[in-house]
Amino acid sequence: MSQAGADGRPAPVGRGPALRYRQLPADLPADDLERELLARWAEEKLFQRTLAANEGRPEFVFFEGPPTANGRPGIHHVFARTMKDLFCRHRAMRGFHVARKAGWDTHGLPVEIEVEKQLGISGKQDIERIGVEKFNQLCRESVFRYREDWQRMSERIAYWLDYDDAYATYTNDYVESVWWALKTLHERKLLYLGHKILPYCPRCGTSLSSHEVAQGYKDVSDPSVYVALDLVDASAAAGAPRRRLLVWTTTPWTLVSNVALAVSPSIEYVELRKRGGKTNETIILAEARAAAVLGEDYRDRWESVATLGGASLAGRRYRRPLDWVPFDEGGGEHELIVVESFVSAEDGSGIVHMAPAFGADDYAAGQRHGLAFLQPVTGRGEFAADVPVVGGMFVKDADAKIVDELRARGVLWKAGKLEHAYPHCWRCDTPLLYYARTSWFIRTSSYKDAMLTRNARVDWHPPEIGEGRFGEWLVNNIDWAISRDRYWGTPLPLWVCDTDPEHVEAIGGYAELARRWGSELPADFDPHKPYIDKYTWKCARCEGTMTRVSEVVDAWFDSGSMPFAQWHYPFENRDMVARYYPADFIAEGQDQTRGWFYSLLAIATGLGDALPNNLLEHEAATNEGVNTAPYRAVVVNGVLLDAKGEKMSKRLGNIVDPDALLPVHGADALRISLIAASQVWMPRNFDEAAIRETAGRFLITLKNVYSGIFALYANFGWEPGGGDPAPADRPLIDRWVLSRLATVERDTDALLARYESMLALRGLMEFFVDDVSNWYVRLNRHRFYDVDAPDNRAAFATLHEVLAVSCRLLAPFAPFVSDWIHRELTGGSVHLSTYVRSDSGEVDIFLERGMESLRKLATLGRAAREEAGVRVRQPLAKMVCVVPDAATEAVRPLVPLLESELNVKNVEFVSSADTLVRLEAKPNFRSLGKKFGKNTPAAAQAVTQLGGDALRNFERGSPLFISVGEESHGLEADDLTIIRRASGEMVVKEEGAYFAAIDATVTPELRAEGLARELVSRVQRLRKEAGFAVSDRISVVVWGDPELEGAVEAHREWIAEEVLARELATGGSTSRNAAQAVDLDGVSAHVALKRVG
RNA sequence: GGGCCUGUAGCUCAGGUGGUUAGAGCGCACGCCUGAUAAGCGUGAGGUCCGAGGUUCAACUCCUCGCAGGCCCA
Repeated sequence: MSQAGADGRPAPVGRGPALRYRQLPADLPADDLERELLARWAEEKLFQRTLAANEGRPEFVFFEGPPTANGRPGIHHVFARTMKDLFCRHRAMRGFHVARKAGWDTHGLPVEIEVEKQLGISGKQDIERIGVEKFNQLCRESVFRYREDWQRMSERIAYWLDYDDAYATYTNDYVESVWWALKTLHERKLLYLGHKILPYCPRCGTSLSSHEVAQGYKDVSDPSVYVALDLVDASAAAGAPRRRLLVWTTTPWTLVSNVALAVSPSIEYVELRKRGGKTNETIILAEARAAAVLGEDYRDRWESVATLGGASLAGRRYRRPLDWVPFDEGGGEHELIVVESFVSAEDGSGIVHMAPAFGADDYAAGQRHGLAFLQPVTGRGEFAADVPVVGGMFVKDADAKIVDELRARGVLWKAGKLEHAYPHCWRCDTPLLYYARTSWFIRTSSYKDAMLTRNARVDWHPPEIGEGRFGEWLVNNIDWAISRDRYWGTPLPLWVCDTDPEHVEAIGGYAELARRWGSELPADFDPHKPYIDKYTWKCARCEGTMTRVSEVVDAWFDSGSMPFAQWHYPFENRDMVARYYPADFIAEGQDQTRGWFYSLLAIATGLGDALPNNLLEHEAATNEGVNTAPYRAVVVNGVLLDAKGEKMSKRLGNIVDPDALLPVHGADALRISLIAASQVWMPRNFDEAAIRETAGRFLITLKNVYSGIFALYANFGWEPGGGDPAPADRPLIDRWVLSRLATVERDTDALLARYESMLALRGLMEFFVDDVSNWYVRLNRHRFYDVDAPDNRAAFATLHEVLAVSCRLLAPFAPFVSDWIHRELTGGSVHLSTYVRSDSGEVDIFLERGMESLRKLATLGRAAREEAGVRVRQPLAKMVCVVPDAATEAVRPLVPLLESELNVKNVEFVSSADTLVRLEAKPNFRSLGKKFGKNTPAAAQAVTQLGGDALRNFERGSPLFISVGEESHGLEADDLTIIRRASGEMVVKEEGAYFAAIDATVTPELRAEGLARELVSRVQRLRKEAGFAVSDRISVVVWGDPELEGAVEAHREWIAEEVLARELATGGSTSRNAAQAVDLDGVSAHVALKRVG
């Protein structure tokens, strides 16, 4: 047949010197394979070709959420990018045109901080000293540096993006589009100047972002002060009781700015009078807090005068504790009790002191109720000099004096200390103040309902993020503070008159700027600070000068503008936005819920019909152009923790660097393990060892089946062609695996269409390992050893199809190895093929079910053999099986597989009529429950006790009744499962309705046959050890135990054929080559062999 | 403090419109195979489905309250 190759295996006889199918060695490092393919893809411009192939077909629109280029990418970015790539690839293979424009988020505080670190400076004063021009230049350069790292990582993991046409948020074009959006919002009266409470470091003179604040919580001891404030009742008669409200605070210094009290609508308040007290005085507080504030035994000392709902206190007046800061005329309501839902009865008195200048809740309540705004504190955290008593003092230091003053005024109820976590500046350790700052806002709360409507149409994965985390948050939407008092960002395009700040002008583009300014912009125009601030002009409405406000725009506004700004809309590419808006799909991490997911929605909703395809139904005259959110479907991936469940952070040094992982495992394995590990939105612990466990094993199996079975033997002369039997003419097991293939193809595609990546991949891997490798290939290995027989051609054709289609299904998950193998099999790239075959072949459910039953019997049979202590190589005469009636017909044609798998001569099925079968009934609770309700357990018990005759009759159609107490119901087929239990002298294993009984009797004939098999096995091993080629002919002599010699005589022909022996002799000689003492199942003998001819 | 999520075998995780005996991989034990071999296969042991109440004929699944962890927001 062939000559031996250098490795002892036969050499292939393919056309010419090249192998028809290249081997894929299991030990070839994945890194080498993947880099080889990356080079090939680049050379072929494969990504561009996949796009061109679907040009003109329906669009599947994807938005790339731009990564912030302020640091090197980590493993969690690999995860997010894998998800994006996965679904884009699937849709592309599904025939959609999937444009994938890359993008970079390049502005904002993270970039500034990175540059500050690099310069070894900290704080705004330092930046001003260096100069904004230079600082911003460094920011721009910093962004470039990290872009390269990102691009390299993305390409290495096969995240296909169009980097040549990437957008970057700092470019002039991008900034201009953002300006247009801001101007559009301004025209729609959605932009205004207001206050926002921000955590603020008085020493550094700057606000801190939330992640900075989160780093600085420390446990400190603060005052815990209760004051009692008089309820003011103008209509009360003289001599009416003095009624006082108990109010709690841990920041006494804010009492100076107190303008209101808040109560809860859902808390019961109680009015108490001191028992035996001489004065006509009462106090009011939450009933639930009375014991905590007044002592557990307060009822002994206080009597209840009345209970009050929070609502009944609303609108009442009280007297503030300190009157140092005067109220302006018309400056808003003050000393008013309001109702607020944030008030809780968890701590304090259930009555909350409000200082709108110093708390976010307070501020929001101030807005809702039109409260006065008292701000006696300077930017340095000190009381203004003209404030009595504490003027000029740092606010926290003023607490003690203020408590003294309260005591002196008789409003102090009690003062203590409280240990709690309070935020401090992470740079200088100064306690932070929540401090009102002016800021520009987008009036998002005015179109909250529209955002909710749009959000309701989004297909969220998982849904609870859309409904819960995001949706709930939208319900409580507050206006978006978009200005930042920083340097590196899109400059806020608002010019304000220095004479009358009401004269505000928004500039929506560079041409407009030039018109206002009065001449052409320079060729090297840069809209960034500090250059932009030089552009001023005379106010159109008065004699003043229009000067740009100093702030830049929140970088989230930049990224949320990408749907149109990436195209420089509306200045260019109107057609592109019409084509690529909105997105069909986006995917980002959970941390983007309130980041990009929100900024996209808030901006798009605010812009409304200024964007194409962006109207809600009721706004649009026709259904054309009606759309939802800027994205139709979102896949949210969860956070990645380290192997121990700790958050990855630079501080802990447990960040996993993809650059260290990829060369070891390869991108395919990494991608597979990330997708298959768990549902994408679950937080997961990243364990490097798990990559090998899950992905590695699967990939090795794939390579082994391709290289070790298919390629190795197909190279002896098989190739797809007319000589292959049609699928319908192939053996049953081939038809079975092709049916499974079609089922898996259909399921995988449908799951990916629903963004169920984990289920899709797990199903695919399970199919390949279990059905293809462990069953189809294992049972059919012999058919691959010789290409010529028609059955064997069928096997090659079948496996070829299975492998090629599996590669296609796998391509979105593991784009490298799937492409490598697919090219070998078909000559074409997997990425240019279609995900689902146009003719997927027949799914034969009957056959699949039958095989399932058969494999169950095989498992039981093996277990029975093991229990009987008879190894599989020892043939046995008989196995008796029982399967549920419904499965019998499906299993029967497959029985030869079972006989050979279990090495038994004869598999029999027993039916109800057989005497060695006992019938038993198992109740089906689900259906019995419907009939018997409460009596279900008793009915089930009665079913269990039904006798064999009754069941046999029931099977033949006789009615069967069950009575429980007064109730009697006829049974139907669904109500019970009839089980056949084999009996007799056999080893029985059972599972559910399946039984397998093995007759473990080893007759002398079976014993001889078993020994013959043992011998064959041993000779094969000796051949290999002796270094013979697979095709070498040999001569064999066996001597020793007469039982063995007898077995050899009895099976001489078969043995000789199996081991390719020209001679097979028994007895005698001791002078042979390679003679070896062997023990065959307890029989000792000698075997000698030598190569002949 | 609030919102959302999670808690299932030693580990990593599936699953379940409430219904007979809750699954997989890894690990472990035992065994097989040796023509996929720096591979492969089988069999088995292993679970109060976080806890406590409740609804129900029936709860791992639904409800309530806890406990623990995570994320986001204060």
